[in-house]
Amino acid sequence: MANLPILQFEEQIVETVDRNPVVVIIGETGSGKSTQLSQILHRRGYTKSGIIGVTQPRRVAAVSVARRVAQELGVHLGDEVGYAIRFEDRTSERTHIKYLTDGVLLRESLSNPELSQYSVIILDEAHERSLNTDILLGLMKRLVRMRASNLKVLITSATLDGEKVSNFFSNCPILSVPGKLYPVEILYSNERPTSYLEASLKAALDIHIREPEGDVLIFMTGQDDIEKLVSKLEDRVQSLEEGSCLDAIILPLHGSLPPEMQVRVFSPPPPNCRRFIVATNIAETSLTVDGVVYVIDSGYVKQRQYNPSTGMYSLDVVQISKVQANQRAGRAGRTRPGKCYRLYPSILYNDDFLDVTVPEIQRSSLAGSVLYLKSLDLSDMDILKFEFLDPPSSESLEDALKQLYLIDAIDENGLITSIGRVMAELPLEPSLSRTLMEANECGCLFQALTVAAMLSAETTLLPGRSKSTEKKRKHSHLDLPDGSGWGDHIQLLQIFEEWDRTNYDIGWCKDHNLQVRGMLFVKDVRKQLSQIMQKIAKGSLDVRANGRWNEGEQDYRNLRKALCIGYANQLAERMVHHNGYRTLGFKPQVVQVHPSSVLKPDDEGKLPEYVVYHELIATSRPYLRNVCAVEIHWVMPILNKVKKINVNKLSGGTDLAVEGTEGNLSDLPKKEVNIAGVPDDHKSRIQAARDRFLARKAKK
DNA sequence: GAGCACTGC
Repeated sequence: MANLPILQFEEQIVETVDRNPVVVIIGETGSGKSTQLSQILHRRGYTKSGIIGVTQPRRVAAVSVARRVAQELGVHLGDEVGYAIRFEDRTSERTHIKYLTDGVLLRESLSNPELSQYSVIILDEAHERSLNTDILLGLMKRLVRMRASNLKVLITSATLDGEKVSNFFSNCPILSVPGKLYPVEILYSNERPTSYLEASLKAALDIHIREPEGDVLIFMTGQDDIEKLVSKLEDRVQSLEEGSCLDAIILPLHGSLPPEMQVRVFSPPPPNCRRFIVATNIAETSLTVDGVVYVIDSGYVKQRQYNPSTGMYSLDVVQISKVQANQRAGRAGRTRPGKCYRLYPSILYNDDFLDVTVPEIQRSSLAGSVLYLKSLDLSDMDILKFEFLDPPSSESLEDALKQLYLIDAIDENGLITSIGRVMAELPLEPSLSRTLMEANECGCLFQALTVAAMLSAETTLLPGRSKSTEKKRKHSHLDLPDGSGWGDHIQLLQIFEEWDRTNYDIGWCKDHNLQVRGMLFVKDVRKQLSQIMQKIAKGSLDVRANGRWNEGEQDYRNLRKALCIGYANQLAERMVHHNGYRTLGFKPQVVQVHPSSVLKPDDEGKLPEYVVYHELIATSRPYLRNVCAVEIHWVMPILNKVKKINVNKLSGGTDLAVEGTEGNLSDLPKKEVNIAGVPDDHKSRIQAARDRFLARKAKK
C-alpha cells in the first residue's frame, strides 16, 4: 500500500479538491485510486460533514474494494467502512466511507434528491460509461450547482476522455495519477486478417512455440467462436512434438459458462504449463486473470444496440474503441512486462477506432431512464434538455416518451402520472412495473410478481447454451410446465410455482436443469418486489396466495390482461396468411416468434391473433422472445391510443404557446408525427380478425 | 427450428 503511486499525489489531490467542486482524476490501472481516494479525503477531514460515497459499476467490485479499505484501516466491514448493493446493505450510522453500485446511488437519489448525507461523491470507472453512470453524471452537474458549498464530486476516467468530462463540468481540473503496470509491447498486424479466428490461432501457436512461459489471453467476440478456437487450439497443441514446448491448458471464459467453470481460470497452472484463456470482453473489466503475459486482441466485440424507430435490439460484432484496446493490452502487464498482439494494423487503430466506446445511453431503450428522471421532479426538469455528457438522439427520447405514454406512465402532455410515480419505485423495466400495477387491480399480483422476478433472471436460469451441453428448456423432456399454450410468461410462472410447491428444493432445480443461483435470485427479487408493492400500494393489494387457482382449470385471464396493459408498447399482430407477426406502435417489422417459445398454435396451426412480447431482438432474424397470447378486446383500446399519440405534445412541444412558455423548446425538431405500424384500416382488420376468431370458436 | 456480449436496481 505504501508504494501506491497515488499516495505521492496526496497533497496535490487534497489541494485541488479543496479549491474545486469537481475534479477529474485520470487513474491508470494499478494507481490505487479506487481504494486510496476515499481514504485520503477521509484523513483530511472530509468525513466530518458527511460520508464519502464511491460508486462502482459492478457489485463484486463494490464489495471487494470496501473489504480491502476496511482491512487497510483496520476496521470491521460495515462499521466505518461499508458497502451497499442490491439485497445487501452493510453500512451503519458509524459508516464514513461507503462503496455502492451506481444503481444503488440512483435509487437513493430517488428518495433524497440532494443526496444530503454525502460530503463527497466519487464516481469511479466513469469511463466505462454505463447507463447509470451517465445519468449520475448529469445529476451531479445539477447537484454541484445546488450544493456548491458542501459537496465535492470526483470523477475517475480514462486518458482519452478526461478532457471531455472536464469540459462537461465547466473545465474543472484534471489530475493524472500514473498506474503501476509493467510495460506492454504492442505488436500490430500488417493488415486485417480475413479470418480473425485463424489469425488468433496462428498468433497463439507462435507465442507457444517462440515465447518464454506466461499465460495467453485471447479476446474473441462470443461463445461460438470461443468454442471453435478452443477445439482448434487443442488439436494443434496436441500435434506439436512432445517436449518441444511447454504443456498447455486451454480454457474458455464467457458469461454463459456456469460459475464453477468460470472460476477455473483463478486456479494457478501446474509448473511448466502455459494456459490459454479464450475469453469474451468479460476478461476486459469484470474478471482479472493473474499470470497473463501475452494478449491477443481480435479488435472486435459483440455489442447490443437499440433502434428507436423499430423498437428492435440487435447484437452486432463491432470494432472496439481505443479505450477498450488499451484496456485489453493492459491485461498483459499486471505481473511483469508483457506483449499484446493486435490483429489489426496500427493505422486502423489510429484513424478508424473510436476513442471511447459508444456509451450505453446511446445504445439502449430509454423508457426506464426517462421515467426515472421524470419521477425525480427536478424543478427545471425537461427531459429533452437534461444535460447528458453524450446526449441520446431526440428520436430515442421521443421513443421513450411514446412508450411511457402507451403504458400510462405519463399523460398526453408528457407529465408523469400517479401510476408512473409508483412504477419508478420498482426496480424493473417499465413494462413489468406497469404489469404489476395492473395485476394489483385485477387481483393477480401474486402471479405477476413471480413473472416479473422470473424475467429479471431469465438469462441466468439456464445453464450454458452450448451445442453440446444444452438441454432445452422449452421443448424438453424434462417435464417442465409448458405455459398451457399461452406462452412463455405463463410457463415461467408455472415453473416457479412448481418449485414453490417443492418448498424451494435445490434438487428439483438440478433435476430440471435450472441454475440454482438463478432460481434463488428469483426468490430474492420476488420478495423485494413484493415488499415494495406492499409499501407503495398501502394495503390495498393482494400479495397473498389468493391469486392461486386449481391448476388446469384456469386460462390465466387476469394475468394475461395485466401483461397486455403492461406491455402495451410491445404488441404484435399475426399476419393473415402465416404465423409471422407484425409489430404495432413502431415502424412495422415483420418478425417471428422465437423457436424456443412454448406458445402453441391452435387446431388449425395458427398462432394467436395478438401477442405481447418481452423483447424484440435480431440475431439471425428478428425474433420475439418471451411472448404471451392476449385477447383482441384488450388490444383495441391500445391501438386507439397508439393512433392518438402526439409526440410534440408528449415532449412538451406544441401546447407550450398556450401555456405562455413559448420558445422553451425551440431547439426541438417539430417533426410530423407518423405512427407507422398502425394501418389506417386497422379497424376493419380488427373486425376481420374478430370474425375469424368467432368462426373458429363456433366450429369448436 | 435457433443458439446472446456484459452489467444493474
